[in-house]
Amino acid sequence: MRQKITLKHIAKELDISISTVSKALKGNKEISEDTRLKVKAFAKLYNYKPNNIALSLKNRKTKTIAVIIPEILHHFFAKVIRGIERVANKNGYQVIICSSNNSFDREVINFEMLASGSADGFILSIAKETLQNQDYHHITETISQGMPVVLFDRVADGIFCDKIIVDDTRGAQDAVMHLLAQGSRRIVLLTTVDYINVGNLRTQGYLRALKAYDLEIDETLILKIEDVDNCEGEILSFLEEKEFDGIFAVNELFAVLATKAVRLQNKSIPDDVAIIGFSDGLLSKHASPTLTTVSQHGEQMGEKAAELLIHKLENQQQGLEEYRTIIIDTELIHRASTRE
Amino acid sequence: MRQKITLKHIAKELDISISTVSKALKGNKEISEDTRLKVKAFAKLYNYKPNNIALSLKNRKTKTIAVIIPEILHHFFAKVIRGIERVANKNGYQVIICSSNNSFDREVINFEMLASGSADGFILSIAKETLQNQDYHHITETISQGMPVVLFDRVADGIFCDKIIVDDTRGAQDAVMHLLAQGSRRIVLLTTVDYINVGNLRTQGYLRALKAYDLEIDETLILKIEDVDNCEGEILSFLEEKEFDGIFAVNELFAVLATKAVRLQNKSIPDDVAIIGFSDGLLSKHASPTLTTVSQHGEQMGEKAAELLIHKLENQQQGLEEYRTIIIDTELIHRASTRE
DNA sequence: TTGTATGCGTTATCAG
DNA sequence: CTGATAACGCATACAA
Repeated sequence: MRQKITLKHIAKELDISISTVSKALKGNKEISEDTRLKVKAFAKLYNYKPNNIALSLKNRKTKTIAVIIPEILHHFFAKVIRGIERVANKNGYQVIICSSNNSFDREVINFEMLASGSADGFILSIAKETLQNQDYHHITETISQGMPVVLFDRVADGIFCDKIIVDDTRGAQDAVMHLLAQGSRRIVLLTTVDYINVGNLRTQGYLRALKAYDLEIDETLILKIEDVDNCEGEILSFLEEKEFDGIFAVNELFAVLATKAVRLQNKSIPDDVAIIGFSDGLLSKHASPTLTTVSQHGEQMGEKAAELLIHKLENQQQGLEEYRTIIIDTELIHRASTRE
Repeated sequence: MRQKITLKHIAKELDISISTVSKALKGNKEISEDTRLKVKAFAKLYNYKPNNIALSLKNRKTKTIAVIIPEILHHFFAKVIRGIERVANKNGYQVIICSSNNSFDREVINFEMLASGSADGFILSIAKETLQNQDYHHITETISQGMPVVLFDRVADGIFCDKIIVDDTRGAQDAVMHLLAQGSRRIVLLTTVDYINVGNLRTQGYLRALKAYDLEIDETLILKIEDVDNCEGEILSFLEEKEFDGIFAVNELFAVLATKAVRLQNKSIPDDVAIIGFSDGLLSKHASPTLTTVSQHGEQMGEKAAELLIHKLENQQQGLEEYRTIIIDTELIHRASTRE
């Protein structure tokens, strides 16, 4: 088990100075061809790799982007990460991912850990608990220390930085409009509790669509779900007692569970009940019937986020603080759970 | 935008030496109560956080574990990561995740990047392309430099290190045995090409189960799929021309697609055809019908992997190189796609 | 052409 | 009780 080799080792072995080794390795022409080749050969032989930590300390930059997401186990976030990675790698940046598991504490810990030297900037989607607490000190402080942050999807108004968001309201509205256009009139809304802003925004979209059709809001058709991980029974019994001919769900899981419930009632999809979910993931694609859904273009979001961040990173000298909010359009993916 | 604050700043501002500040902050009793409080107050006021990069350089350890997985967009890997995170965080380690996207080059880049100072050890599942190339130099070299590596799930024999594997063969065998026990005799195998070792091992399990029942292997019932991302049509047409009463698929996706194909043929599941997949993810759980499947206990794998790695990390002095391979049992989760 | 000195931020050791 | 110095690994301005 030979130790990790450093410039110092090479220098000692070759009996030259550390700086000569350093220069030789970088192909600096100051150094004689002879020495240069000798050093390079030796370095290759012993598989020398510069120590990133030392480099980061020296350069005061790490060439890494930290991504913090609420949960890895999520198709949408995975897609965003792909987009981020693509752009980051193309620009010579490394991407490291941490998950907050929707916990405020973990988010703070991860954030502060990475903020204190390990990364040059952040791409972040805020944890559920943080959104509830409305405590963003870790983020705002980091920003005020000059570290660029890009927020995506789960953002907060109180934080001043670049943001990439989905037009959730519009996406939801389009979806519900589609349900209405294809004939549904009593449309169930399966949504989350209000403090989840994406759930909230999608709920707004639902309301707007009904308004556009001059329909009255029937509150009894709206179910606000608290415990996402354990809601199958809740959805089932909710749907049992209602009269409806359409369902709009603010995420995939709700949509799939609703589909099951409807089938248990021996109603046909899409003829008796049309269903649209939000988020174009595996579930929607492979459910039976396949689900019409609102796609969020996750990769594109990731790409944009990375572009924005890298731009900030590489143009940091001028202190003009200007923040952009980019809205990514959604797209309705038509599948078998709706007519037309 | 106030700059990131360092010991030096504090020292200058308070007109004391850097080392005094450092000691005061660490609560060293050498320092007078007076100075200590003053320094701490100042540090808190300016939100001082020690620079991790500098600490890492000094301590020659980062307290971070690097996890490299072939793809994030994968329920099983996400579960493993959860397990890793739980154990790591409990032991004061940070987890950073990188994906190789199943590309050899990206795996090498990520690996070398993280190996050169950014992490203390690795937990890794080998990329598909790397498995094909059978080029593990990046891994073996790192190991030989004294950095602990734990391989999980997609491992390779040529690498000497700790390994956590699923008993894929056994899991597959149990699954197929169950199909046989509940009456299936002509069982289709949907598997991957051979160089994917998990696919291969699961195929072995299939063969063993048939052998245990003294059945002849019908090669025409075996489909080896190359392009996982684009196999719906392939599965569909393959199943069209066959006679079968059971399907074993080496992953969730194949299982779900098979389910669709079977339903298109108007055969009933599980009465005409029973189906079992591998990997207990969202798809199996929410498919219609819900799929019986082989669960791999991903979180447990992650936990074990992290435990092993941290153990190595914290007992590195003794150079006794002893490597363990831990086999995690699978479990058959019974759902609606099989009888009984 | 090569080497020396300095600094990145921190801590440990030792001297005052 | 406080501070100077060295060291972690590297790069670079400056000297020789």
